[in-house]
Amino acid sequence: MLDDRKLAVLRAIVEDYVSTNEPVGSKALAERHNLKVSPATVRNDMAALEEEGYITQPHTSAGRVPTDKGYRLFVDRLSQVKPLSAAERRAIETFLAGAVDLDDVVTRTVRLLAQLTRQVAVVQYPTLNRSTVRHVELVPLTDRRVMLVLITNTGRVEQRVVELPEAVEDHRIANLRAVLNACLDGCGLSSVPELVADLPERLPIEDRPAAATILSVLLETLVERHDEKIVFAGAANLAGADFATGLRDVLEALEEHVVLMRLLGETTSDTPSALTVRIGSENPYLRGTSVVATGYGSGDNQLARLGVLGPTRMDYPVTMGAVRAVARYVSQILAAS
Amino acid sequence: MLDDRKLAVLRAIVEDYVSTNEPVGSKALAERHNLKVSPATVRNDMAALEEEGYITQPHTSAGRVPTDKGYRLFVDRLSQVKPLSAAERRAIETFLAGAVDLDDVVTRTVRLLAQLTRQVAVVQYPTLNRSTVRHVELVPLTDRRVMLVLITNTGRVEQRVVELPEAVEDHRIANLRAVLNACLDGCGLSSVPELVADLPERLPIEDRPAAATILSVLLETLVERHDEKIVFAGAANLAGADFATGLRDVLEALEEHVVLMRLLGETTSDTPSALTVRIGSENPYLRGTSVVATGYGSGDNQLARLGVLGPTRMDYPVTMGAVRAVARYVSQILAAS
DNA sequence: CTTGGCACTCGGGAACACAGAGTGCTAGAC
DNA sequence: GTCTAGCACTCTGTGTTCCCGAGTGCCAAG
Repeated sequence: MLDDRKLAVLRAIVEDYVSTNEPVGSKALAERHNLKVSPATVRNDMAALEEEGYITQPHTSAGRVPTDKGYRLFVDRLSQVKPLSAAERRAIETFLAGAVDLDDVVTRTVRLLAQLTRQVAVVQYPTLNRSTVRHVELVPLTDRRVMLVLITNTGRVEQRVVELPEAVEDHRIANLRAVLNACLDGCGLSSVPELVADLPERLPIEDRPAAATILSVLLETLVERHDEKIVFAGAANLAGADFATGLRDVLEALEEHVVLMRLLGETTSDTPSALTVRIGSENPYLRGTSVVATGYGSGDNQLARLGVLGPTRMDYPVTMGAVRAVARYVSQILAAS
Repeated sequence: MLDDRKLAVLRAIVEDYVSTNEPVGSKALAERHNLKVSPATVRNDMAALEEEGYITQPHTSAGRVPTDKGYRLFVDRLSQVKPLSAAERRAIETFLAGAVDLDDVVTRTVRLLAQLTRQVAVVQYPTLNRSTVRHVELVPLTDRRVMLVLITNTGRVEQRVVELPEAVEDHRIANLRAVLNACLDGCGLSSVPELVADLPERLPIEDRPAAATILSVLLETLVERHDEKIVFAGAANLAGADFATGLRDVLEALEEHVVLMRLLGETTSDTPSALTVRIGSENPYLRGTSVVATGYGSGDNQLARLGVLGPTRMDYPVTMGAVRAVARYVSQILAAS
């Protein structure tokens, strides 16, 4: 059905269209890529490709433009991920190495990725899922309020102010803190709920109401912050591109964390570091855009996802190379800290 | 020079232009606002206003459009800040009241303001300047690394991992923590540097290298985070409007914290809660946009600034009302917590 | 000072022609 | 059977012209 030459034609169409942003015609194509055949032959192949739905023409007698299906074939079979230049790799390394804490790592990563790809970059904070508790701190504020601070091994810090149902003396808070840390230190966050389930019962009865309140806030924090936090950068790169769905929708999606999460997608458990490419209508919500994403994280724990979002007409090989490289470097950084 | 009627004409021009986004002509103006005079008279007044530089015409024989100078006069003398409706006030109150921590307060505030004004909202985090230390926590990670956590009375938490020059036993860390807290608890952040200046000398000599390292990181944190953190929301509202300077520049400015800070401006120390309006060319950097901002914060401490950024053609009375109201409510919330 | 009248200007839309790029098709060459 | 060359056809985009109408500035009269 599709012989090698037809595939070569499709590849050429995608490449030309991506670089020029204009429908590509048979003549220009035969010239620019030395296909060794005449424009007429290319036209025949194009007709076949259009028949199969890989390309389309905006109007009769204009050049051809790849369809989502065409891009899909290109990404799957016709292109190779393009590695970064040595200079780019060095730049990544030095830029990321300067980060001082987790917030900084994430901020730098997202900016870096935006700059590298000239698209909108999106980075999800490492989820608490596979993190472990490093320390729980209770700071008495007044006799009826304490600040709960949870520190994880990924360097993440969550804090909440807890209103107690009754006044509690400081030394009892200190005791509770000691019990909590003894119980939770080093444990995975996902196992926290069961670990603390019977904890109130092991306390003196007068401490139980306060403990229950604090624990409920703690559990709430774990659930809420589960995988909600996500940041983006490079919105300015949207200014040039034109989206099928309109710029406004894209900007709105970027500020809706829920939508953004769905776009980044789930990390498939079997091959967590694989690149995910969703093209145009394959995306939920924003069907005029493409998303290139991957999981990242330290060691074999895939903790979160990052990627870029751009117009369907995107340089996939370069984008995929940048996403993959950044994911690797940031994973290294996280593993080292 | 400018009698009452001319001012009324200017006001009418601004109002009409803001609502219709089309140059406003003498005839329509005389009809819509019952000025009791004929279009010809209005034309004479317009000629005078144009002579003075308050309005201009895009091309010969089109209607008139306010200049930056015209908007300035309108804001200063011809308009009144428009208070919010009762429903809006209730919505603000309930929305902000649900915030669980400082991050949440800021996030909710910026979103709220963006939604209310249909512009881009910008909120600076309360600076550490006038905050006080609530608690300093040192968590040993390994024998050569500790996590430094600084908690302020505004609910803000800063954390850093500190690499120690030599291995230090846990009980020494605990001792150092106790000393630090005894020294700093309740003190203003700005007084921290002098308070800790002689601290190493009061410690056993073997603890001094570690203490010095930790203190230098602590001081660094105070300086770096001084007033850097700033967030925005509502970029989608830019999609419709057109900017003299181009959408791209605006989006870029939003991601440059330094530029954003400059746009929000300084809180003038004498009247900190006054509304600042910068119109078009009055702005540094982004001269095609207007910024309405004000200081906010708890009590008489003006801690930070918030505001909105939009096209010069903006409904100033409504925007100013929303900014002022949100600043008041968020100040209340902060004071209460 | 205000008003009505009037000539003038200019932008924007409609109608139109046209060049150019691209196509599909068919007949001939390898 | 596959590729190529030629040719007629179909579009879009652009430039031109024309005209309408909104809006103006100016002037003379109330």
